[in-house]
Order: sequence, then C-alpha cells, then structure tokens
Amino acid sequence: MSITGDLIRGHTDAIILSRLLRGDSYGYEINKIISTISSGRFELKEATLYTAFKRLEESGCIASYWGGSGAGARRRYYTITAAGKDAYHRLMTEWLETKEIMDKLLQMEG
Amino acid sequence: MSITGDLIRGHTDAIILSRLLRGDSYGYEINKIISTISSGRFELKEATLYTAFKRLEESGCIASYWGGSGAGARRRYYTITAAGKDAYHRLMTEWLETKEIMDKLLQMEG
DNA sequence: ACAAAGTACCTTGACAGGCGAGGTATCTCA
DNA sequence: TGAGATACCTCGCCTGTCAAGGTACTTTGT
Repeated sequence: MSITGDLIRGHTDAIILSRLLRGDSYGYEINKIISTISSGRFELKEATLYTAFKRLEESGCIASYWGGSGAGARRRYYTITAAGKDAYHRLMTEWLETKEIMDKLLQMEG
Repeated sequence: MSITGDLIRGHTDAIILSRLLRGDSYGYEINKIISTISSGRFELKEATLYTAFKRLEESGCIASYWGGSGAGARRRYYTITAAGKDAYHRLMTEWLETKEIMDKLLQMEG
C-alpha cells in the first residue's frame, strides 16, 4: 500500500520542513529521501512537492537560491527560515495531537 | 488547538465506520460522541458528516433507515455493512501505516 | 400562548491541496 | 545518437471540508 492523496494532505509541509531542518536541500533530493525513508510506501508527487515549495516560500517558511548542480540540471536549494522552524514545531504538535485523538476515535474498545 | 480541515481529511470515513462498528447510530449522536471522546478538540462539521454518510452509503459501506426519535426531530439511523467492515479494516491498516511512516519522516533525528 | 433553545436533518457553493499530464533543459554512458 | 538519470516547472481537474443557509419537531420557561 502507498500513502497518498488525502492521507498526506496537510502533512506535506511538515515533512518538507522537517527535512530542511537538517540542512539545505533541493526538490529532487527531498523526494528521493522521503521515498527511501518510507521504503517507497510514501509517494510525494512532483507537482505536489513544487506547489508546496511555492506555498512555503510565499508564507515565509523557506527561502531559496540557485546552487551548483552535481550531475544533471541546475538545482534550486531551499533553506528553512525562523518562521519555518516555528511552523514546523506547530505542525509537529498538531501531528502528535492528531495521532492521539485518532487512536482514541478509531480504537474498537471504549 | 482543534483538529480540522486537512488534518482529518481522509479519516472521517474511518472514524464514522469505527463508531458504527459498536452499533447503529445517527448523525447527531455520532457528532456528539466524537466531540466527547476528543474532549472537544476534534470537530467534525455537520456538512462534512452528512456528505460522508452519503458517500459511504453510495459505496455500500453503510445502510440507513428512519428510526423513532427520542426527543426532537426524526432520526436517520445508519448500520455498517459487511463491505463497511472490510473498509474499516483497510482504513485502520492505512492509518497505522501512515502513523508509522509519518513518525519516521517527521522525527528530527535519522 | 409564545419564545428560545435543544434535537435532528439536509443542500449549495466556494475553496484548497493533491496530482495526472505535459513541458523544458542538462549530463552521462553505451 | 539516443536512452536514462538528474532537475525543474505549470495547467487544470478532482475531491473532501465547511460556512452559510434552510427545514421541522419537542421541551422548557415565562
């Protein structure tokens, strides 16, 4: 099974920010890493990724700059801003609370 | 903080089905129970609820019948079908996997 | 008798995020 | 020279959430 669509909706920003927290990166790489970490079960589509970048940049959570390419086309690198770090913490808290509540709501007993 | 919008997107069906697994119920009651269980932190809006009922009935996961009202207007009761139980188990598995992967993706270490 | 509040259901239209499909450009290797 | 990997981007559709609005019945207080 792969996690897509509505299951990741509202989580893409958090995932991207959490990646950028470890250092600057670019779209293609972030996508690969997400795929690797999730053993291919989580698919973040390109269109989704780039719209998320745009959204995050417009809201001041990330900033970008053109960087050198290793092999292939030029890369646009992204950095997380202070506002982005705040957003990450907020989204993390939200995720923890969502998890807790969902587990309560979905359990068969109670 | 309250859990709404994109955070619950894709989970409403699972929540409703999990409720109906314990016995027939109706919209208003399900809403109240969800609110109680989540200590008011989870809001399932009426419009969302009724669209979900419609969707679930159309896909054969639930069936409905008009039942007697206790106090107030008439109630439409919902029952979970065999297909609905299957769907519930599938959605539960999906939720468990989403949780696992999200935790991996969001953690600051690794 | 009348109003307010609680119970209970339903629809419409707007909005936002995911994503399929398509496009561009560079580099490597056979 | 052509396939495949790297790397970016946009347009338009689809779907689920929800604000806003509506209907109708019962209870309770004045």
